[in-house]
Amino acid sequence: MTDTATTGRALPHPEREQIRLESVLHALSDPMRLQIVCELAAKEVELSCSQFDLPVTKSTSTHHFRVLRESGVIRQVYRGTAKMNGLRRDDLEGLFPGLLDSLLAAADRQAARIGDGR
Amino acid sequence: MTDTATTGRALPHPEREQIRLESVLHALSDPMRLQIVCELAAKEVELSCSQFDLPVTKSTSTHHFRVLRESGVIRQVYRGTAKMNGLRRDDLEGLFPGLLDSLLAAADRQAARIGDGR
DNA sequence: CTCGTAGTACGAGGGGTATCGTACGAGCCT
DNA sequence: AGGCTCGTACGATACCCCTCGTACTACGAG
Repeated sequence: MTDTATTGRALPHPEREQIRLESVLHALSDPMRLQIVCELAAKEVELSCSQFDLPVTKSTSTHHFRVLRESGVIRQVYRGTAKMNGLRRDDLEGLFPGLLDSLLAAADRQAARIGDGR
Repeated sequence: MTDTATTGRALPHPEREQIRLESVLHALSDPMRLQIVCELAAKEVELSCSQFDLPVTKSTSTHHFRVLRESGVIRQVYRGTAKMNGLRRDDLEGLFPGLLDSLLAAADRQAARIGDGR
């Protein structure tokens, strides 16, 4: 009915105060999840799970997105059959100022380093 | 012989270029290791393993220090029977500018938040 | 040399996790 | 309604990791 109708039931997210640094770091310590977060940050818009071209099956993909959500890194919302994913920039910035940007920059840097065969 | 004699055999460390962001994040995603790194950063000097008051046995302690070393977060050197630990600030800063400081600040912030019962 | 201290090596136990396959549910489109 | 697509749930498998205990090595002090 509304413009950006979010159908379906809601998904459990940790409150901002419940986000633990260790959990965030653990979530990002997996290459697959780090890549997801990088793409999400680069595109700057919410993306559905299926828009990521991950080299794993759907089940595994679901698993990784859940880890990211439960650690507080991303926010997930149903829109029709699609599940939209967005970075929790504000919450992370409020809790750990500058951390997300440093992490994204570090990931980009490493990707460039590897990409150039260095 | 030299002034700060480092006796014993050398320990394997990853070269700067071999340090992987994922490994660093994984190393720091353990509360015990994060605490170690925080203390190391706060003291600003090399510390022997036994100077940390960790709530685990010696074996476990050894394990955590090794993970930190092998991921490139710390540098370890024998000095007599003691093993001195130092943060690899320069290498990490060269690879991932600003990341270490953001991480340490985040850890401090979270510790303060928890310490104040918030 | 003997003893004590610092740390290691190795193996075991217990829990977590990354992956998959298959079967299922929830919305859209015709 | 029927079918399609997106994502979930569940179990299985294999691996990794935190922890410990015990036995061991390396170095320094007396």
